[in-house]
Amino acid sequence: MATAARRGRPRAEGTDDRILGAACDLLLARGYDGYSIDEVAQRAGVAKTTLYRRWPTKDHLIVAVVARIQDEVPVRDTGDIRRDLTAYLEAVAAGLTRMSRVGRPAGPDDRSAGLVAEIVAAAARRPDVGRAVRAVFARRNALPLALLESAQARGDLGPGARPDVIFDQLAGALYYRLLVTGEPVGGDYPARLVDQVLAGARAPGPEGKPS
Amino acid sequence: MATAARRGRPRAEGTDDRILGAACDLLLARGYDGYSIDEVAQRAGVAKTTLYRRWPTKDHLIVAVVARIQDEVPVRDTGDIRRDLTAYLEAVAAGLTRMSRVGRPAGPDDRSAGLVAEIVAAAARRPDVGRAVRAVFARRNALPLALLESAQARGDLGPGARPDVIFDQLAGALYYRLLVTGEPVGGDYPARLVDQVLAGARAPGPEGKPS
DNA sequence: ACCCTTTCGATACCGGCGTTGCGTAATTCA
DNA sequence: TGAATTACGCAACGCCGGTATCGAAAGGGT
Repeated sequence: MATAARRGRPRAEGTDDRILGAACDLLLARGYDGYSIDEVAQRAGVAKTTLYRRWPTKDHLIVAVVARIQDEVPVRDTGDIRRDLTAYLEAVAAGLTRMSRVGRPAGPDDRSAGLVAEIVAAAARRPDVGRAVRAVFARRNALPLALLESAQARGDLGPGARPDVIFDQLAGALYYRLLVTGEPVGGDYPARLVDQVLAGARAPGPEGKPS
Repeated sequence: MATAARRGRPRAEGTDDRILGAACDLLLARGYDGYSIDEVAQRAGVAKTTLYRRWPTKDHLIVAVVARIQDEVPVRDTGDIRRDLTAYLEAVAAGLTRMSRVGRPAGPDDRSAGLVAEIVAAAARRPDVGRAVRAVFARRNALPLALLESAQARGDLGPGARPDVIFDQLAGALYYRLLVTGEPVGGDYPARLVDQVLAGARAPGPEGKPS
């Protein structure tokens, strides 16, 4: 088991949870700004050194918080790849826009991506944080990727189509809008995106009906 | 004109350039870590207050630097949309991976996106930085978008295809890999991506030849 | 000439991140 | 029981981002 009775004084039970909970509360309450290590430690009733013994930097702690509050996006495989993908993307978009509003006054010009942008930047700064972030996303993307592979095995996708590239197109378009251009991803954007990814952009030749 | 002889003491000529140059040098030399406002001011031979009078935060200055060193990605419109898009994406991928190595020891596990991730996070933190970043990308994306619209006007794209969504698929997939999953975007990935975006992922029906 | 406005440099300051050192508590091993 | 080991809290520190204050300099308006 993980409780492999080590040598010295054992860590106080529930300390990790209290710290993560305090950090999560503070992030949700005041956003990335106004989220300080000192206050997290104070709220958790813990010395700052204790906190740093578990997560070496603020970035590590944030990634741990995000990995914890990451909501499971439901994936259904009904056999209708278009419908399943659309439903999945809509759920992801809803979750992302919700998380992007975290701790923000939600002004009319606010289209930021909040925590997601932070953990992406943290991943770019430190290699080990990068590994942790990639693990979070790998776990998160496993089900939709399996959905695509199942569709291909069923013959609903072209034999030359690569599920991972398809997923890049879908998720990439969503994240690109959220993180870079700041355009909205709601409304019928997921449906349009799925349609276009599945159907392709090239004009049909003389034979072969469109759509 | 921009030189609208204002009232008080004029700003020393070339100060902006010296600051931006020093910031750029420092970023290129030591990366985002080891890049401090104090040292930029010192290198530029300028007081810190002078620097803050021009760019209110470190993030603003970084965005200004990126906007300045942003290399123009060449876009050719030869009429072959597939070839032009592939060439464009390859150039973008090369530029991004180059910029992502900025100031880093380039270890084997380093797949980060460096400055791009930083400005994305900065854009998420402050609305005005977000506007500046979006302006940078809008300027950067204008030519390839025009390329897509020209192809559609020529009839090379389906009439229902939306150029902006196509661009989301292409650029999004690239940035998603760079920023989130950290997978490489070199090799034949741009070509594969363009092919799949243009052709679509759905299996062809009984009639209609593949590709 | 004289004021007004704006820039510039210098210094001090605050708060947050991350580190260090030290004394102490809890637990295992001999 | 005693030694080694690990966790914990406390206090202090250095570094950096950002702000405030002050005095001096460099221009324009009259």
